[in-house]
Amino acid sequence: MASVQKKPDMKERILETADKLFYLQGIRAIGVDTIAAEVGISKRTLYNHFPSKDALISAYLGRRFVQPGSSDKPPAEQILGTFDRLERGFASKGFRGCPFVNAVAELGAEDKSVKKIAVAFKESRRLWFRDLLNQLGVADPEGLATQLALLVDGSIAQNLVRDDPAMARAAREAARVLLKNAGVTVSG
Amino acid sequence: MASVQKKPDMKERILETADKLFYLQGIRAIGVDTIAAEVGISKRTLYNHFPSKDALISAYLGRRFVQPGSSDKPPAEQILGTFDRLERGFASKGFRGCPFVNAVAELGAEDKSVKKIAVAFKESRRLWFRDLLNQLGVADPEGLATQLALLVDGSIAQNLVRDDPAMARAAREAARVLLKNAGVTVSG
DNA sequence: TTTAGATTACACAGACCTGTGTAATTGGGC
DNA sequence: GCCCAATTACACAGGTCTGTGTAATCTAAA
Repeated sequence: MASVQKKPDMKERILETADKLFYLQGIRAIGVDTIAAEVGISKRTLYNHFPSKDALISAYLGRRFVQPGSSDKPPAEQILGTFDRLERGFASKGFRGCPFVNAVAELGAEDKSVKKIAVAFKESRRLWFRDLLNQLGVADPEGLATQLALLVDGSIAQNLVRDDPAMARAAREAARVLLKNAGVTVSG
Repeated sequence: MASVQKKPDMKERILETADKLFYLQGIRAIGVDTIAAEVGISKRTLYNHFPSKDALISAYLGRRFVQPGSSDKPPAEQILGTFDRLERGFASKGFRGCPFVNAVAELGAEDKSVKKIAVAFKESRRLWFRDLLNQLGVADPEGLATQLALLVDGSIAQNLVRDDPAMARAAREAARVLLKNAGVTVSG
């Protein structure tokens, strides 16, 4: 056996590789030939699983769209924990910004479907913040949730160009101040 | 005379068009033929002024790099005014995120020179904030300047995907809270 | 062992891209 | 009127890209 034939779905194997390459090098920068070669399959097989590169891009973004999980930790801790996770992500070698923002940036304004999923992702995170803030009983959960979302995306964008995980700590500190101002006492 | 021959520098005319197309549609999405056609010149003329597309990209980003001007308005007003300008920018039809972040996103990690100018731009804005905060005598001008920069980039990224100028107002409100927390009293 | 479906190699069409070569043409300054 | 530099039209090389067509081969199940 010249090539290793593993069991997991071919579709999933393709998506894993597409994710890695699209995210690290850019959607426009990577051709389907490159993806097929990296998976170790023929281009024909790739096109047997995805009718077009656009379909592959959509599947890539869909796979990146993971709903934030629920936890029984204190809400304030969950909120600040978001920035701790960000910091760890920034420190890891493979971090290269928000895949949704990047996709919108490189695919242009005309691509409605990509923008749609990007908006849905941003909104889902904002709502996750809002629900936690509701549990904390703050005065304006909607507004504060938006502000926290800004800090998340700001630190991601800054880190994309600066490669400096300290951006996450700065965002966390700002979030702590915003929470305190809303009457939420935070330990860490 | 079939085509209109205006006086201003050909180089500048090319750059204006390249700016518009690169920014609105993406650097990778626009070819030099498209730019030359839009300017109304031959591709050969374009290459007589810029040795390569890369040089054109660099010139495009260099032209976007405008140092924030100095003003004699009160520092706190200048800081918050940044977000008012952002809001007006977001509301204008041609807004499509930060050209430097977008360029880093689509040109990939390997492009050192693009990343360099992007970092310089981000840092220049952060230093502009820091100097104003120094005038205000806050305790930690460096840290607070970073946090304000995060809010700026966060609102830009959010607006890129959401097309909602309210993101700038949210960032402004968050900035106001951060300033207040640092002992700066703000009217508006 | 037979069979059906997945996968392969490989060529190719058609489009687009960057960059160059070249000879003709324009237009402003002397 | 003449000259020189800029600009033009246009073809082309060489590369990349997406997507398809086809016939051979492999593999796992019946």
